[in-house]
Amino acid sequence: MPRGVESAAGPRPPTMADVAQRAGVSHQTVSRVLSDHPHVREVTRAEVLRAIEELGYRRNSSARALVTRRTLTLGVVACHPTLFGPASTLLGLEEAARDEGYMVSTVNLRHYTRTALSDAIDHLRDRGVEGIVVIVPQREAVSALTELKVPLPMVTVEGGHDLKIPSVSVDQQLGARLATGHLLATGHPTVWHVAGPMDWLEAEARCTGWRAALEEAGAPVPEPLVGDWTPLSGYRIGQELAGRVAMDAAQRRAQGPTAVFVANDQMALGVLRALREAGMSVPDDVAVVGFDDIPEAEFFLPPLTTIRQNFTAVGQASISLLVSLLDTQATRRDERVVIPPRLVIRASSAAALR
Amino acid sequence: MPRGVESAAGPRPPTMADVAQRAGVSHQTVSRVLSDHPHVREVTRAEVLRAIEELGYRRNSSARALVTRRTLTLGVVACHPTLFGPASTLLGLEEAARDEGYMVSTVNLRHYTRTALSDAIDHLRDRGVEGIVVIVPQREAVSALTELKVPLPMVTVEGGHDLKIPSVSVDQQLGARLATGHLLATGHPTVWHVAGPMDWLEAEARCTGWRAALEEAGAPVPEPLVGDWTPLSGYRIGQELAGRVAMDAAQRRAQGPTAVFVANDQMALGVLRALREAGMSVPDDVAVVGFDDIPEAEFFLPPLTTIRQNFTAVGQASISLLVSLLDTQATRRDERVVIPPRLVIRASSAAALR
DNA sequence: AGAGCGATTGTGAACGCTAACAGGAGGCAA
DNA sequence: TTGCCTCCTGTTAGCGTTCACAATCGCTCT
Repeated sequence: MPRGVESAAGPRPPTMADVAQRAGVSHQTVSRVLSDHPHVREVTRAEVLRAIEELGYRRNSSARALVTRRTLTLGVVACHPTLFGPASTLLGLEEAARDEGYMVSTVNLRHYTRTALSDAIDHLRDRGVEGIVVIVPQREAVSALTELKVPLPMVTVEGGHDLKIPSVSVDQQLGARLATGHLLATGHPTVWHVAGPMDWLEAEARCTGWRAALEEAGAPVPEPLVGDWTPLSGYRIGQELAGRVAMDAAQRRAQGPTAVFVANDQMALGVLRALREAGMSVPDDVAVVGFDDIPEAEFFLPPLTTIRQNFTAVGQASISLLVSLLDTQATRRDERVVIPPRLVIRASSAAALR
Repeated sequence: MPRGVESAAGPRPPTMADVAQRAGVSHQTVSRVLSDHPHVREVTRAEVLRAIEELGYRRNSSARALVTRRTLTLGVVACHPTLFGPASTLLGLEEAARDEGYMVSTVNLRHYTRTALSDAIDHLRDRGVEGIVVIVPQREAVSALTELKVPLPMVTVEGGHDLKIPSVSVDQQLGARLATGHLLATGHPTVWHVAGPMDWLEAEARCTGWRAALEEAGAPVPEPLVGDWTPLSGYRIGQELAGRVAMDAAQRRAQGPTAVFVANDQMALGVLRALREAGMSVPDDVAVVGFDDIPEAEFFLPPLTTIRQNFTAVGQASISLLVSLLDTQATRRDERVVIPPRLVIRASSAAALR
């Protein structure tokens, strides 16, 4: 049966041999043209290209991968991919990978569990990815990763530095110091902290940075209040804070919270609402600083001072790290990339900007 | 040179032949065990599985794809993947695909252009995806898609219904009618509209639904105000609206905007801020309804009445549609899935809830 | 003239898997 | 016993590439 006239599954896509025949050369010459080999006569090249064009030929990536042992595919495991941070990282990462000639396959986790992570990595490995970027910021996840002994180049994002796995992260402690320092510098005796869930490395690091900044400044360190990143948890904690302000004001004033550093913008939104509902003014009664700089932050009431993270840079760095691992054949290297965040001052912390 | 002792690139991963040898069977029997064929003796199966386990064997997906002509990979082209809607759709979509045994490769577009779309699809085709989901809601994109004549099963999300490409979408017009109807029902003489950019099908459909609802109710139809989905554009338009309220109040009262239907929650956030800055109360002076129900909406000041879209369902539906196309070998079928949105009433539109 | 070299092309053998077919063992009917 | 069917297993031939090697041509160099 002649090629292209298969009956069952319709005409098959043309192969290199088809192109070769049409161009009057061998399949190998076609391959050479496609791979930009030198030593192909210009006339021949043109002839081959014409045949390719006419047939609408495309190289079969599976056949190619089989013989070259390169799938040109990278895997990503991402947790909470609807949040602004992970989504932005994913975007930068995919673009960078594409620029490097790789395709990206993603597995999303709604919630982290050890088996979910393990299954996700299995799924990617089954499909032959050459390397994996893991964006799962729970501390537990990161240690699970080392135990999994994945024989593939791997990079973690926000994965902490105590591991034998290369990582890319924003300097969370620095961000927390910037936020806390800013509030101290504007005259507050101390700064309260609304933290994220403590099984997240980012939450832990922000808390550590906040505490360090206070201690260095000789300021008292209040008990941190722990939320779960959601606006709702911020709202509840905000109500509690408002209660303290009122109570302390009645009893021995000037001891209550006058400044709060919230570990992310969404919780900060909840805090803002709770404070306002309690009749408090931000920043006059209480100054608030968030973390992330989500697009909405500038339009909160009042606009939120926050710490901006360059998520795109994180994504790009994770790919360039992974690709370098691939190129050097090293399965793991102790490399870390740390990206500094920066403070964006808006009205929620500075009375002058109100 | 014996297998597994290659010098250059380290030991190669074991092959089916290695497993076969270790288990004392032929490679074909190994294949049969892996494919759950009947007619394999239980003892043999166990023996093979043990050998697989011991060697840590995994099937080579490229070799498999080469002979079966199935890559088990689906492609996604997504625009604006950091927005809550697209990100959620992506999440639901990937989970559904994984359940069906497919892997998902994504190409993100920061901004839509015809060539960017075309390149994205090329990139996916080069890697042998079996089908493509396109989440690019600009009208232009959708028509470009038909002209591209991609010989692959394809599904669009929010791609409109006038095309020969199957699509999944939320009933945007219904959403707009729900929002507008709700505002009319609470006693407002008419409803203003802050629209999204008019080259987006969703913006157009929401505008159409809003207009239809007004006309059916015999209410006057103000000129829609067009934004670009960002909080900033909402803020600017909000200032304009506030100006009108003030002006009309001075001149011939009761004619100015008392209710606004904003085409997405982010712009609504900007509108809320502008109104508040102008000294207006929401919902007393002006009622506001948004669209999307992003997680933050409940914590805006005041909490935002909005239209909730089930993005997860959209993602799932797009995969089940695409998979059914794959199974039936049909390259294109005129199928559409329409998912109804629902109204979530909060304080921004109902004085009683304030 | 013959050797030698670079440029250009072709030939054959993998890559690791599945599909198709062949074949042996055992059971049962004739 | 023979024949045939069912269960189980092995053998062979691709799938569409790339890689290693050989072959040819037209030169230049000795």
